[in-house]
Amino acid sequence: MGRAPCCDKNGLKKGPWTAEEDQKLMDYIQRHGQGNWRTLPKNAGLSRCGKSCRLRWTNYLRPDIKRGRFSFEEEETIIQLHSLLGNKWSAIAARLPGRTDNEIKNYWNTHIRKRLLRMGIDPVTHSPRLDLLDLSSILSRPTIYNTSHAIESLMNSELLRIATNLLSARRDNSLNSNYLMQDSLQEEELSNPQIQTQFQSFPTTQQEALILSDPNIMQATETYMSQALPTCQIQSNVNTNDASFVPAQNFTNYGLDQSVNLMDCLVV
DNA sequence: AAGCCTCCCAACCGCCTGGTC
DNA sequence: TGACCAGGCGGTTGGGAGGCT
Repeated sequence: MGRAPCCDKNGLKKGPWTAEEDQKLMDYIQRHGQGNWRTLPKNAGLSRCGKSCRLRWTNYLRPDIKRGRFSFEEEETIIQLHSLLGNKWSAIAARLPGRTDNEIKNYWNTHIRKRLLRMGIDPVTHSPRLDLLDLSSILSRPTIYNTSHAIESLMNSELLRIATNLLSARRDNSLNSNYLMQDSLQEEELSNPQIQTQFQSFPTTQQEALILSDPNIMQATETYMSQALPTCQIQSNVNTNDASFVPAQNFTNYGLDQSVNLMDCLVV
Protein backbone atom coordinates (compact mmCIF):
# COMPACT_ATOMS: atom_id res chain seq x y z
CA MET A 1 0.00 0.00 0.00
CA GLY A 2 1.55 3.21 -1.11
CA ARG A 3 1.57 6.32 0.96
CA ALA A 4 -1.18 8.82 0.58
CA PRO A 5 -0.64 11.61 -1.94
CA CYS A 6 0.68 14.85 -0.56
CA CYS A 7 -2.67 16.44 -1.09
CA ASP A 8 -6.07 15.82 -2.47
CA LYS A 9 -5.56 16.18 -6.20
CA ASN A 10 -9.25 16.52 -6.98
CA GLY A 11 -9.88 19.89 -8.47
CA LEU A 12 -6.32 21.05 -8.04
CA LYS A 13 -4.65 22.76 -10.93
CA LYS A 14 -1.48 21.46 -12.55
CA GLY A 15 0.83 22.80 -15.19
CA PRO A 16 2.36 26.21 -15.73
CA TRP A 17 1.73 28.91 -13.19
CA THR A 18 -0.03 32.10 -14.17
CA ALA A 19 1.14 35.56 -13.14
CA GLU A 20 -1.92 35.82 -10.92
CA GLU A 21 -1.07 32.62 -9.09
CA ASP A 22 2.51 33.75 -8.67
CA GLN A 23 1.33 37.01 -7.17
CA LYS A 24 -1.01 35.26 -4.76
CA LEU A 25 1.77 32.97 -3.59
CA MET A 26 4.28 35.79 -3.19
CA ASP A 27 1.79 37.99 -1.36
CA TYR A 28 0.89 35.23 1.06
CA ILE A 29 4.47 34.26 1.84
CA GLN A 30 5.51 37.88 2.29
CA ARG A 31 2.70 38.35 4.78
CA HIS A 32 2.78 35.02 6.61
CA GLY A 33 6.04 33.34 5.76
CA GLN A 34 6.36 29.88 4.30
CA GLY A 35 4.82 27.95 7.18
CA ASN A 36 2.95 24.77 6.41
CA TRP A 37 3.00 24.01 2.70
CA ARG A 38 0.06 21.66 3.03
CA THR A 39 -2.28 24.33 4.30
CA LEU A 40 -0.70 27.23 2.44
CA PRO A 41 -2.54 26.84 -0.89
CA LYS A 42 -5.95 26.96 0.74
CA ASN A 43 -5.03 29.93 2.91
CA ALA A 44 -3.51 31.73 -0.06
CA GLY A 45 -6.52 31.07 -2.26
CA LEU A 46 -4.65 28.81 -4.65
CA SER A 47 -6.01 25.69 -6.31
CA ARG A 48 -2.65 24.00 -6.15
CA CYS A 49 -1.15 21.32 -3.96
CA GLY A 50 1.37 22.36 -1.35
CA LYS A 51 4.17 20.61 -3.10
CA SER A 52 3.55 22.55 -6.27
CA CYS A 53 3.54 25.80 -4.29
CA ARG A 54 6.78 24.91 -2.55
CA LEU A 55 8.52 24.07 -5.81
CA ARG A 56 7.25 27.23 -7.49
CA TRP A 57 8.53 29.30 -4.60
CA THR A 58 11.90 27.63 -4.12
CA ASN A 59 12.70 27.28 -7.81
CA TYR A 60 11.29 30.46 -9.25
CA LEU A 61 9.69 33.06 -7.00
CA ARG A 62 12.17 33.27 -4.15
CA PRO A 63 13.56 36.81 -4.15
CA ASP A 64 17.18 35.74 -3.77
CA ILE A 65 17.22 33.66 -6.93
CA LYS A 66 19.83 34.70 -9.44
CA ARG A 67 18.61 34.76 -13.03
CA GLY A 68 20.50 34.59 -16.27
CA ARG A 69 23.29 32.53 -17.69
CA PHE A 70 25.77 30.72 -15.52
CA SER A 71 29.12 32.42 -15.35
CA PHE A 72 32.34 30.63 -16.17
CA GLU A 73 33.20 30.58 -12.47
CA GLU A 74 29.84 29.09 -11.58
CA GLU A 75 30.24 26.44 -14.21
CA GLU A 76 33.68 25.56 -12.91
CA THR A 77 32.31 25.34 -9.39
CA ILE A 78 29.53 23.04 -10.52
CA ILE A 79 31.93 20.71 -12.27
CA GLN A 80 34.29 20.58 -9.33
CA LEU A 81 31.52 20.03 -6.82
CA HIS A 82 29.93 17.40 -9.02
CA SER A 83 33.20 15.52 -9.17
CA LEU A 84 33.16 15.47 -5.37
CA LEU A 85 29.47 15.11 -4.60
CA GLY A 86 27.94 13.45 -7.66
CA ASN A 87 24.31 14.23 -8.42
CA LYS A 88 23.74 15.89 -5.06
CA TRP A 89 22.14 18.90 -6.67
CA SER A 90 20.90 20.42 -3.47
CA ALA A 91 24.35 20.16 -1.93
CA ILE A 92 25.85 21.78 -5.00
CA ALA A 93 23.19 24.48 -4.99
CA ALA A 94 23.96 25.23 -1.36
CA ARG A 95 27.42 26.35 -2.47
CA LEU A 96 26.16 28.49 -5.32
CA PRO A 97 24.26 31.45 -3.89
CA GLY A 98 21.14 32.31 -5.84
CA ARG A 99 21.05 29.12 -7.85
CA THR A 100 18.52 26.36 -7.28
CA ASP A 101 19.12 22.65 -7.38
CA ASN A 102 16.65 22.33 -10.22
CA GLU A 103 18.41 25.00 -12.24
CA ILE A 104 21.81 23.42 -11.68
CA LYS A 105 20.47 19.99 -12.52
CA ASN A 106 18.96 21.28 -15.76
CA TYR A 107 22.11 23.15 -16.66
CA TRP A 108 24.21 20.10 -15.99
CA ASN A 109 22.05 17.84 -18.12
CA THR A 110 21.66 20.23 -21.02
CA HIS A 111 25.06 21.91 -21.19
CA ILE A 112 27.86 20.65 -19.00
CA ARG A 113 27.21 16.96 -19.40
CA LYS A 114 27.18 17.22 -23.17
CA ARG A 115 30.29 19.33 -23.20
CA LEU A 116 32.19 16.86 -21.05
CA LEU A 117 31.14 14.03 -23.33
CA ARG A 118 32.37 15.96 -26.36
CA MET A 119 35.65 16.49 -24.57
CA GLY A 120 36.03 12.78 -23.91
CA ILE A 121 35.37 13.14 -20.21
CA ASP A 122 32.96 10.79 -18.51
CA PRO A 123 30.44 13.10 -16.78
CA VAL A 124 29.85 10.54 -14.04
CA THR A 125 33.42 9.68 -13.09
CA HIS A 126 35.06 12.86 -14.43
CA SER A 127 37.78 10.68 -15.88
CA PRO A 128 38.76 10.29 -19.51
CA ARG A 129 36.41 7.95 -21.26
CA LEU A 130 38.03 4.56 -21.86
CA ASP A 131 35.37 3.68 -24.37
CA LEU A 132 36.86 6.21 -26.74
CA LEU A 133 40.13 4.39 -27.02
CA ASP A 134 40.77 3.68 -30.66
CA LEU A 135 44.44 3.13 -31.22
CA SER A 136 44.10 1.90 -34.77
CA SER A 137 42.58 5.12 -36.00
CA ILE A 138 45.41 7.08 -34.47
CA LEU A 139 48.16 4.81 -35.64
CA SER A 140 46.78 4.93 -39.14
CA ARG A 141 47.53 8.62 -39.32
CA PRO A 142 50.90 9.19 -40.99
CA THR A 143 51.35 12.52 -39.26
CA ILE A 144 51.49 10.77 -35.96
CA TYR A 145 53.95 7.94 -36.32
CA ASN A 146 55.97 9.03 -39.30
CA THR A 147 56.90 12.41 -37.99
CA SER A 148 60.36 13.07 -36.68
CA HIS A 149 59.03 15.77 -34.43
CA ALA A 150 58.02 14.37 -31.13
CA ILE A 151 56.20 17.51 -30.20
CA GLU A 152 53.82 17.13 -33.06
CA SER A 153 52.92 13.75 -31.69
CA LEU A 154 52.48 15.16 -28.28
CA MET A 155 50.21 17.86 -29.48
CA ASN A 156 47.84 15.41 -31.00
CA SER A 157 44.84 15.52 -28.74
CA GLU A 158 43.82 11.96 -29.33
CA LEU A 159 47.25 10.67 -28.46
CA LEU A 160 47.23 12.71 -25.32
CA ARG A 161 43.88 11.36 -24.41
CA ILE A 162 45.14 7.85 -24.76
CA ALA A 163 48.13 8.66 -22.64
CA THR A 164 45.91 9.99 -19.92
CA ASN A 165 43.62 7.02 -20.20
CA LEU A 166 46.45 4.59 -19.79
CA LEU A 167 48.01 6.53 -16.99
CA SER A 168 44.65 6.56 -15.33
CA ALA A 169 44.53 2.82 -15.62
CA ARG A 170 48.07 2.49 -14.37
CA ARG A 171 47.24 4.54 -11.33
CA ASP A 172 44.43 2.24 -10.44
CA ASN A 173 45.99 -0.61 -8.51
CA SER A 174 43.13 -2.86 -9.38
CA LEU A 175 44.27 -2.85 -12.96
CA ASN A 176 47.33 -4.82 -13.84
CA SER A 177 49.47 -5.17 -16.90
CA ASN A 178 46.79 -7.17 -18.60
CA TYR A 179 44.53 -4.20 -18.53
CA LEU A 180 44.70 -3.39 -22.18
CA MET A 181 44.43 -6.96 -23.25
CA GLN A 182 41.20 -7.23 -21.37
CA ASP A 183 39.72 -4.54 -23.51
CA SER A 184 38.10 -6.32 -26.40
CA LEU A 185 38.44 -3.30 -28.61
CA GLN A 186 42.20 -3.16 -28.21
CA GLU A 187 43.19 -6.76 -28.00
CA GLU A 188 43.46 -7.40 -31.68
CA GLU A 189 45.20 -4.14 -32.38
CA LEU A 190 47.81 -4.52 -29.70
CA SER A 191 48.63 -8.07 -30.61
CA ASN A 192 49.22 -7.05 -34.19
CA PRO A 193 53.01 -6.95 -34.78
CA GLN A 194 52.63 -4.25 -37.37
CA ILE A 195 50.79 -2.05 -34.96
CA GLN A 196 53.38 -2.77 -32.29
CA THR A 197 56.16 -1.78 -34.66
CA GLN A 198 54.42 1.43 -35.43
CA PHE A 199 54.08 2.04 -31.75
CA GLN A 200 57.78 1.47 -31.22
CA SER A 201 58.51 4.14 -33.81
CA PHE A 202 57.29 6.81 -31.47
CA PRO A 203 60.30 8.98 -30.66
CA THR A 204 61.78 9.34 -27.23
CA THR A 205 61.46 12.85 -26.06
CA GLN A 206 60.94 15.16 -23.19
CA GLN A 207 57.34 15.66 -22.18
CA GLU A 208 57.52 19.38 -22.00
CA ALA A 209 54.20 20.93 -22.46
CA LEU A 210 50.78 19.53 -22.31
CA ILE A 211 48.79 22.61 -22.77
CA LEU A 212 45.14 22.13 -22.30
CA SER A 213 42.77 24.94 -22.93
CA ASP A 214 40.13 23.66 -20.63
CA PRO A 215 40.79 23.71 -16.90
CA ASN A 216 38.52 20.73 -16.38
CA ILE A 217 40.54 18.53 -18.64
CA MET A 218 43.62 20.01 -17.11
CA GLN A 219 42.45 19.09 -13.65
CA ALA A 220 41.45 15.58 -14.60
CA THR A 221 44.63 15.03 -16.52
CA GLU A 222 47.06 16.73 -14.22
CA THR A 223 46.79 14.17 -11.49
CA TYR A 224 47.42 11.30 -13.80
CA MET A 225 50.18 12.85 -15.79
CA SER A 226 52.07 14.35 -12.92
CA GLN A 227 52.49 11.00 -11.23
CA ALA A 228 54.07 9.27 -14.18
CA LEU A 229 55.64 12.28 -15.83
CA PRO A 230 57.11 14.50 -13.16
CA THR A 231 58.54 16.84 -15.74
CA CYS A 232 55.29 17.31 -17.52
CA GLN A 233 54.03 20.84 -17.65
CA ILE A 234 50.34 21.33 -17.85
CA GLN A 235 48.97 24.72 -18.47
CA SER A 236 45.39 25.77 -18.67
CA ASN A 237 44.08 28.48 -20.85
CA VAL A 238 41.21 29.99 -18.95
CA ASN A 239 40.51 32.50 -21.67
CA THR A 240 38.88 29.92 -23.82
CA ASN A 241 36.10 27.57 -23.08
CA ASP A 242 37.12 24.95 -25.50
CA ALA A 243 38.64 21.53 -25.29
CA SER A 244 41.08 22.02 -28.13
CA PHE A 245 44.77 21.93 -27.58
CA VAL A 246 46.75 25.04 -28.19
CA PRO A 247 50.32 24.97 -29.46
CA ALA A 248 53.14 24.88 -27.00
CA GLN A 249 55.06 28.09 -27.33
CA ASN A 250 58.57 27.47 -26.19
CA PHE A 251 59.50 24.00 -25.17
CA THR A 252 63.09 24.76 -24.34
CA ASN A 253 62.23 27.31 -21.73
CA TYR A 254 61.07 24.76 -19.24
CA GLY A 255 64.61 23.70 -18.44
CA LEU A 256 63.72 20.07 -18.20
CA ASP A 257 66.46 17.69 -17.30
CA GLN A 258 64.70 14.37 -17.53
CA SER A 259 63.82 12.51 -20.63
CA VAL A 260 60.76 10.39 -20.64
CA ASN A 261 59.99 7.87 -23.26
CA LEU A 262 56.56 8.29 -24.68
CA MET A 263 56.31 4.51 -24.73
CA ASP A 264 56.55 4.59 -20.97
CA CYS A 265 53.27 6.34 -21.05
CA LEU A 266 51.61 4.24 -23.63
CA VAL A 267 52.68 0.74 -22.74
CA VAL A 268 51.19 -0.41 -19.51
C1' DA B 1 5.47 29.20 -45.42
C1' DA B 2 4.98 24.89 -43.35
C1' DG B 3 6.32 20.85 -41.28
C1' DC B 4 9.67 18.55 -38.70
C1' DC B 5 13.26 18.17 -35.36
C1' DT B 6 16.01 19.35 -31.43
C1' DC B 7 16.88 21.76 -27.36
C1' DC B 8 15.75 23.63 -23.07
C1' DC B 9 13.67 24.13 -18.69
C1' DA B 10 9.60 24.51 -15.60
C1' DA B 11 7.03 21.37 -13.40
C1' DC B 12 5.70 16.88 -11.98
C1' DC B 13 6.38 12.23 -9.94
C1' DG B 14 7.69 9.00 -6.73
C1' DC B 15 10.89 7.78 -3.33
C1' DC B 16 13.52 8.89 0.85
C1' DT B 17 14.38 10.99 5.33
C1' DG B 18 13.57 12.82 9.65
C1' DG B 19 10.31 14.41 13.05
C1' DT B 20 6.30 13.52 15.83
C1' DC B 21 3.06 10.96 18.34
C1' DT C 1 8.57 0.66 17.95
C1' DG C 2 6.01 1.61 14.20
C1' DA C 3 2.75 4.44 11.69
C1' DC C 4 2.04 8.69 9.74
C1' DC C 5 3.18 12.95 7.73
C1' DA C 6 5.66 17.03 5.71
C1' DG C 7 9.42 18.37 3.45
C1' DG C 8 13.24 17.40 0.49
C1' DC C 9 15.49 15.27 -3.28
C1' DG C 10 16.76 13.40 -7.87
C1' DG C 11 14.90 11.57 -12.12
C1' DT C 12 11.84 12.34 -15.74
C1' DT C 13 8.52 14.56 -18.73
C1' DG C 14 5.95 17.69 -21.70
C1' DG C 15 5.45 21.55 -24.24
C1' DG C 16 7.15 25.90 -25.99
C1' DA C 17 10.81 28.08 -28.70
C1' DG C 18 13.87 28.22 -32.16
C1' DG C 19 16.44 26.15 -35.95
C1' DC C 20 16.52 23.48 -40.06
C1' DT C 21 14.91 21.61 -44.42
